[in-house]
Amino acid sequence: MVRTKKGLTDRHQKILDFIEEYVNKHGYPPAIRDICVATGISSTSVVTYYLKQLTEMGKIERDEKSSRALRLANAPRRDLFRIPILGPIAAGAPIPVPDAGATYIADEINGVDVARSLLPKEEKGAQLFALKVQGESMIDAMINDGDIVILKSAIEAKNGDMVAIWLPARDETTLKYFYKEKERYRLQPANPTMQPIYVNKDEPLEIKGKVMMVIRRVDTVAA
Amino acid sequence: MVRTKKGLTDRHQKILDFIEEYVNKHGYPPAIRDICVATGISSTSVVTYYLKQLTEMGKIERDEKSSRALRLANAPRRDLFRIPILGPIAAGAPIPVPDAGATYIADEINGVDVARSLLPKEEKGAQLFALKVQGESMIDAMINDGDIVILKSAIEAKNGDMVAIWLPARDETTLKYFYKEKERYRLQPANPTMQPIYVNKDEPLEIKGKVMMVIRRVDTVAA
DNA sequence: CTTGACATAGAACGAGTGTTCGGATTATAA
DNA sequence: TTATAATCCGAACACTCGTTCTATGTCAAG
Repeated sequence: MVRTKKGLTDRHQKILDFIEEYVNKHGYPPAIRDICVATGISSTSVVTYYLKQLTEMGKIERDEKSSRALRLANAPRRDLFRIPILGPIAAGAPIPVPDAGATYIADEINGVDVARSLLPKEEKGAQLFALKVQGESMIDAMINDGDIVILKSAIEAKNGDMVAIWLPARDETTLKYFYKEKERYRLQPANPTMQPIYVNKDEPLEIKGKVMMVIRRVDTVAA
Repeated sequence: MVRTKKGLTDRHQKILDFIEEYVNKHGYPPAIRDICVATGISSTSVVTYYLKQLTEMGKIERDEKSSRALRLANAPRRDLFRIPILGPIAAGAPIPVPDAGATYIADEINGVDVARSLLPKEEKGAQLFALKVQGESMIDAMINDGDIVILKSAIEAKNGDMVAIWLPARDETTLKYFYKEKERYRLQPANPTMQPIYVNKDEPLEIKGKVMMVIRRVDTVAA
């Protein structure tokens, strides 16, 4: 091997972007020659060449021998994020966090669909994960048993961010508004009638993610 | 005119259904011959014939001379419900409810997108509306200022349903779990640490809708 | 410089696909 | 029944489109 294989080059990304844009605009995928024009590639064979690579990378799926028969993989719906639910979150247990290497299978059972329009425009969805609240220990955060919390991976926070925090010294997980004060951190409950807790700066404090959204499905089934 | 023009015949509907199904399954639209097979039409010309009609009816859109270049018109994002936000909801004000006759313009500003997968399978979306909570008077329902409550129009409720209730005698709006008891209604807060309120059966009580979901967007902007 | 993987180009081919046209069939109003 | 519009069929045709093959260019390691 004289030259090592690269990952996603500009060309790859440009093609992927164009496919997404084209589908959004037309409602159906582009033909290979459309991709030629859009990317400035002058030969259909080159596009074929890249499409084959993208297929092998798992970025797109193709049904051969048929025109326009390609689709973006893991893009079930362009208007939705399907966010993996990594596990339960409870006051007494550490927070499950995404593993850098792993990919998560987020089907309808262990994932949650969130409309893109509900999240910030720039949000790409890659660092989002969800946790299902277990028990009633998050009531001070106005979060109930069974609620789903959407988080974005983070290890630090700005003042005013609502974050998921693991306090190793106390064996405690908590969701609070985060404020850095002179000698301590102030962790403010969302419920304005409740009092903040204070953590001295020498006490370990692990921020696991920023809370982006809370979704509560009210089961009318449960009597 | 010997034979009057019908609207949508079985054939038309069958073709539309198949296109939708095919797009869902494959991620791109079917070729004319695919439609032939699916509908039992033995000639491509007949499909062309119907596609032309469907185009004229505005049911589909086509870009001619190109394969698979068709899409369902007004395809309202089959995976999303866009639910109109009718107004604010507060403890001291009546609940805005949908007007039977009116249609609501639910754009991204005064509407909220909710993934179909988050609602019951049978849900059609027609009777859904949303309200934005104003103030902190719903804290007993674990609902905060700014939360969005998704409701389904209803004027009665089963035990255990969470409902939006207007109590005319008290000039009070509230969100509670609803239980009918012997001589009274018990309205139970979602927060298990809080006490229920009781309403005698002779006191007027208007159920406006069942709560289906609560969505909280955590603004990290607000410091 | 040579080598070999990676990248690009162009052209030719054949299968996929939409269109068109003549003609047959069916249903319904008169 | 008859006339007419609606519907349907099959085949032919032309264009679209994906594939394949050959040739050339680029770049970095040996």
